[in-house]
Amino acid sequence: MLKENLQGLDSFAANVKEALGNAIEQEPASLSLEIPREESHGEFAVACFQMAQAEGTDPPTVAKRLAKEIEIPGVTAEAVGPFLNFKVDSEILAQTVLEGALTSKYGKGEEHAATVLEFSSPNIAKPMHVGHLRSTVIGAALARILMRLGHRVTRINHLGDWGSQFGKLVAAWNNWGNEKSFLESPINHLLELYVRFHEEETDNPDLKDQAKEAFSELETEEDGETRQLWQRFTEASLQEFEQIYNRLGVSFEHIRGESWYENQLESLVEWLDSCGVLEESEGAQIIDLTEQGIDTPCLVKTAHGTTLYATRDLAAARSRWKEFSFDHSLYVVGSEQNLHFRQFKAALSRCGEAWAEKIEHIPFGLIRMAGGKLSTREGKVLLLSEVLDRACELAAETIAEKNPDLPDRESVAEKIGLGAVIFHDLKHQRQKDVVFDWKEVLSFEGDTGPYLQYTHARCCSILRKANSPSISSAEVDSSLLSDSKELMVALGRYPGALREAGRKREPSALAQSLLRIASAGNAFYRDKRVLGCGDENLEYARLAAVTALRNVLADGLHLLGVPAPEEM
RNA sequence: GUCCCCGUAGCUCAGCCGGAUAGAGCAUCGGUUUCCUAAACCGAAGGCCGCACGUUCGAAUCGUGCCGGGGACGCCA
Repeated sequence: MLKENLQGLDSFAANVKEALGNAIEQEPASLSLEIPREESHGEFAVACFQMAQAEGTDPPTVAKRLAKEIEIPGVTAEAVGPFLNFKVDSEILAQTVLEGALTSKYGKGEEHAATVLEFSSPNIAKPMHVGHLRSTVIGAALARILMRLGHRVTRINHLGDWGSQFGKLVAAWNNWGNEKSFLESPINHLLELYVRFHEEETDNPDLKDQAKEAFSELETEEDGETRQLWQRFTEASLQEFEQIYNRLGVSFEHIRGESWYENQLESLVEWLDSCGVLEESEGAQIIDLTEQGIDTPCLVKTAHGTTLYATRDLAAARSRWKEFSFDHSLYVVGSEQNLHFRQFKAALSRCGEAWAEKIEHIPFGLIRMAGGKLSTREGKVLLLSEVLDRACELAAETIAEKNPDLPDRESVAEKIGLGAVIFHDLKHQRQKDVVFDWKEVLSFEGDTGPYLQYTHARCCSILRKANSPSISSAEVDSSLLSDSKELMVALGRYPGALREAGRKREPSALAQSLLRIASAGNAFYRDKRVLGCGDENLEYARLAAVTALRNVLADGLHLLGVPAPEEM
């Protein structure tokens, strides 16, 4: 990355590395600085044990020598025992942070890359439940983060609108479907049918055959009755999904279900065959992957001749490669599909497709209920809309209690409720399983979305009352902010957190950074009176700090998909 | 049985490209409102970082094994 693009503390880190690299004759890029735990130890540090070993002296000697030798503008090097600590000058730091955070460019990157991002991907004919929240919210945040870092992102919603489940649904409809119930509440009725199918199929083997027959029809007949049914189901589901996406502020460049690749399936299978990787096993068409270290083969066609999940994902991957020539193709899909992604990447590799390496599965942990597993088949679902509704209702109650005169109460309640749910999901590392706990999801205190929203609203309130025109960092006397280093350090680490979130595909890195910023912000305006502090220049400088704080919180919340009301 | 993920304070988690006395939030106890929103702030208490061995000057962090939890393992997606 070009040095000019570094912002906040990153720019100081680059200078430190360069000076240190010169002093010890090493490539600056190969050096890594650590962030000291203790605030008094400065903003960056290096341990001198290895250098001492190389030189045959002891670490404190090396640290002392380097502390004397190294000169960095705006940074003091200090030896503390075997450590070399670097302290950034408060005034210069404040100036740098304000220059960045008062512009809209703060945290922008230059990682020009074409990135395809598949996420959300709910199944047609089933309501969205809490499990879909993770893929949706993680994917949407990741898309915005990567865009900020310079990626050209293509968001794809890979709807589960194909497969044998639709055979089951059609069979169920033909047996028990009710037009009136469908019109009243399409997805609920379809879910009832789906559940009933699974209840009855064990005692009624004929049902299974009907389902297989129906899916087969769907895949072969162009405009049969079965296809018309499928189309109705799809449209009805999509309408319901749109409501949730609107609420969550999620959008896609393409909503393409698995069916979108339907007419590419045949040529895909032919292509696989021409690559010489297809073989028959127990009547099915498979790709053997034992040489790739995977015991289970990739199933491409069933013994009945119908396609499978992997077939459609292979077709989709190839189609996307042709269409987007991506540098990265990311899939935000639950970790239970780890094997599937290993298989289908390995299958592409076997065909000699080097771009298979650009495919990256971004797994996340399951949501489980405290009382047991969620299961669509058994009808045990926790609807996403229900979770959102309850959060928003509670937010409305909280407003009624804490700020009853707030204008536009309903809309603010919606923002807070959604913010609580979304942030709760994004603050945890995505790989970890989550036990769904109402008490936690509906909490508005502590490390929560509403806490960040509240801090943001407080800033807005101060700025509103200041009634001052836009602040220019060039006119700020930053020496007056020397006493606000904690806040400036927290804000200064924001660009780095953003890059880490992108690199690790981990929105929680950004979420955690925002929590530290909010905490520093609350301490700031607790100790430092802004309006009417008695000094015009001081007030201006503090208003600049509050503006920077408000901007960064607003920006970070926006990237995560958490609304940021100006009052609450 | 094989493979993958997780195991840090009573609870939920951060820290994990190894480094200086292991950090938050919730819950508990105590304090702060004539002062820019108390959805906040301050303080107290709370930890063989699952266990063992290994690598290293140094391990919560890396490796191996074990234990515990979750998941996956050909015609579902």
